[in-house]
Amino acid sequence: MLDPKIIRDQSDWVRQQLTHRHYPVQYLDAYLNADVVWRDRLQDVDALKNERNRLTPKSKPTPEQQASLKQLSDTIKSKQDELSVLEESVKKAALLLPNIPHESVPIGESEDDNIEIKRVGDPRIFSFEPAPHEAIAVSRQLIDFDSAAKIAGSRFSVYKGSGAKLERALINLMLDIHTQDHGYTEFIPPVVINSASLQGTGQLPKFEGDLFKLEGTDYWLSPTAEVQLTNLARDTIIDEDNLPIRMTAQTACFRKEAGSYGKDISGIIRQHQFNKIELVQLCHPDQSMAQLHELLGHAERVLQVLKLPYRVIQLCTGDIGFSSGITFDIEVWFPSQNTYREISSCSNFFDFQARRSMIRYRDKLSSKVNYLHTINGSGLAVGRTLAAILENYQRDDGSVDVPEALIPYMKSELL
RNA sequence: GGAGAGAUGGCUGAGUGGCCGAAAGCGGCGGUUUGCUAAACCGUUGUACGGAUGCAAAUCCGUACCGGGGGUUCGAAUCCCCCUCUCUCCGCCA
Repeated sequence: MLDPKIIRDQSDWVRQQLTHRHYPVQYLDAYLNADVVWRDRLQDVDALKNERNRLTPKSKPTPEQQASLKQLSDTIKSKQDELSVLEESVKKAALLLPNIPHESVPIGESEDDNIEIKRVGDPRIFSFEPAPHEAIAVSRQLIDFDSAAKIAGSRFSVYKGSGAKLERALINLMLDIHTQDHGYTEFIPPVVINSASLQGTGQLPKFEGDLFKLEGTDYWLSPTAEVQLTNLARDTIIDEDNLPIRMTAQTACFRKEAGSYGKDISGIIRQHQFNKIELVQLCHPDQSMAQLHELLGHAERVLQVLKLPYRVIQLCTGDIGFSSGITFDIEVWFPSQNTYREISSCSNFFDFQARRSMIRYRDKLSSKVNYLHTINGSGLAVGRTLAAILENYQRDDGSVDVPEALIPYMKSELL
């Protein structure tokens, strides 16, 4: 949710910023028009209510007073009904407005205009043709795609034996890094969540089609623990002294991946269910940009520990997500595809989610409340990390070296 | 699944039709006292939305808000209905 005052007072600027992210501007105009009408009527109704409050006596009124007040009340009631409809439409329109990109975000049309910030680690030179991760996973009996298709469907996977253990080892390694070295508190939240939570972080109402819904209920399967962790703070006021609040969770994430037909159909890059370690921070507004870069470093650290080559890119205005004000993606090297693939996305939402979710902090000096900033990132997507390990650590005999950092968790050196 | 109790401000907790935006306490903020800290004492302290003034910090005006929604009434935290959630007991169960 954007600050209504900014939309009104600087509508031309807002219009331009939203154009940069290909936002259909007629939605903004719809909002502005609804807002004007609503405020106009609001003043009328408030004036009538004021009259009623002034005229209503403190004790039992005369019959004549009662009669005229009754008439006034009835008038208010019907005008209030009209006003409520208008207010509802303003709120609905406001929920469809995306975040305004931060001024430092490069203007661009699509992912082709994203900017590479840096590359870390040199891709290994192979003396043989590197196999794709799914071939390795199948031949080493780490993942059983056929069984997954049988018990669920396509875009699911069954991890087995060392494959399941590797997934678990990665989860433990990542959570240990973030809780022990980076100061995050670990959570295990529900993966079944309600629509208020999804509206709070911005998945609803606009992206209903990307989500699994439990039939006949208000329950959904969470697409990311960002939703659960951020909503832990919904409708709360946090003392400034307690900021930043750092939360992490490993959860299964569920996405319909509608509209991605033909994309990444083999392997575990794009699944309906996948594990992800999420990092969420609640920040003081003055600190959020610095914290975002720190959080990005927390995610990078996992790849450094695993000695996987990666790069960091900054998303352009045409590619950042609906709720995000600025996003950096981390992409890990996939030798079989000769390319980097997304493994983490780190964003600053500024006060966008905090406004939707009513997450505020109390300023120490003024003791006023104000919206805080939310930032989050993956740290990391577990399945994609596992896939990257299979590819980057494969040997010419088809086996896979266990990365040094995982040996204590795996208690073996070879897959 | 059955029976009962409850939901009030940052927190605890009074309040059964008008004197209630709401007692009291805690916490917060300001002050007095003090070498400093603590204690004590005094004062102050809700949020959202709209409007006005101001460069702004802010100030003033209005409206609403006692879990959510609807109803009764001239007037609702208070009475009625529906929903959600929490707690207790019973049943069932990983």
